[in-house]
Amino acid sequence: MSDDTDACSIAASLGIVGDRWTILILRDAFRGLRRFDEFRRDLDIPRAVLAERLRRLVDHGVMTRRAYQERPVRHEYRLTRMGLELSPILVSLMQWGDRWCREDGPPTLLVHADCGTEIDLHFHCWHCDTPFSATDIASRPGPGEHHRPMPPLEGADPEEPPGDEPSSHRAATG
Amino acid sequence: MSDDTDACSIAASLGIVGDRWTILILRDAFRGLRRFDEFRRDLDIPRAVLAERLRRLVDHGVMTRRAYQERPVRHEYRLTRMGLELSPILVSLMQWGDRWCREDGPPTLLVHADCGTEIDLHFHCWHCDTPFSATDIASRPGPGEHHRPMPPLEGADPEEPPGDEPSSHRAATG
DNA sequence: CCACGTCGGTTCGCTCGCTGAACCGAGTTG
DNA sequence: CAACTCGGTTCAGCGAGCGAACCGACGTGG
Repeated sequence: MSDDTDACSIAASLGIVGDRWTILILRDAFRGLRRFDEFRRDLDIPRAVLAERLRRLVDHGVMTRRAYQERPVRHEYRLTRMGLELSPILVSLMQWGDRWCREDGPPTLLVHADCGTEIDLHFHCWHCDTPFSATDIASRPGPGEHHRPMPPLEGADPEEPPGDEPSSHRAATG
Repeated sequence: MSDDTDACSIAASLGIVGDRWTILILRDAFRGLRRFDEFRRDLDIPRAVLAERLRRLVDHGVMTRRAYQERPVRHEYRLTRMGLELSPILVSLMQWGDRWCREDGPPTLLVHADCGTEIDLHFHCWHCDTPFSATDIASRPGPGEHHRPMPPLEGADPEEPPGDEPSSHRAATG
């Protein structure tokens, strides 16, 4: 693969979590699963693959392996802070799937635990105090090296989504 | 694979974009690349794989293929609205990589085009008017079928990130 | 006219990773 | 001591990814 890990943090992230099984394991971890066999049964994943993926996640610091009992010693896997911070990725994957991969509406809603309000993960500029969309994103060099510019973006056909309106807010093209 | 596509929109999304090359192709599309050879050279991806991935993306409605010239007829690939709405996934992958996969700081910053303010993709409850994190997420059944509950989440070791503070949504560095 | 270059692919062996199934070791249960 | 649990490892087979070659439609230059 083009190892543009240096120039692109997306490529860097994919080096750790850029694989279907890994994402599903993490999803299950967010759902509270911790044990090898829980993951294995839920995902119906080959044992060897699960073992290898968990090892990778632990090696990278995304999960920890700790004994939850001695005699016989058995281990469980938990998300670290690094792992917990993957949540926006999983949430955005879920919301995109909700929106574009089904007609019958989301099977599960995510809400703010404190108040039960549905989670809304859209771009919002705290400076302009306004929502915006992908076409309103620009890029500029960061403190790290290896910047590659991103020209202004333009979509192709503005095909309508299957179901409802984009959202209550989200102005942009509308 | 456990085809829990019905129960889980994450699995459904992964069925379309759950593959390393596909994500990198989409990243390049967001950066403005459109032609077969642009993708191929930038990613150094095998031609056959690129052709197959683009075909899949077009089949699923994420990109369109349209001729940009006749004689000889040549095609370009563009993001549809469905594709453009993948941006939160890519942005969150990028921000996670910025934060956890490098010490030297992000190579590229994404900003709101209108005002240049850095993009901040964190959870924010518009009801409580407060930011929150993964551990403050709960779930409940949605309108679709097949709900699977998510118990309250608890991380393992609250290991510190390499760089700055976690919460208090990091404003633009400047 | 013919050789060469460009662009968007397809075809072809080879290899490498995923797969399901079997096996294993430490320990508990009956 | 046989059976079961849990967390793995090992192994043969197969399919997906790989680099390289080839292809077809067209423009270019000699």
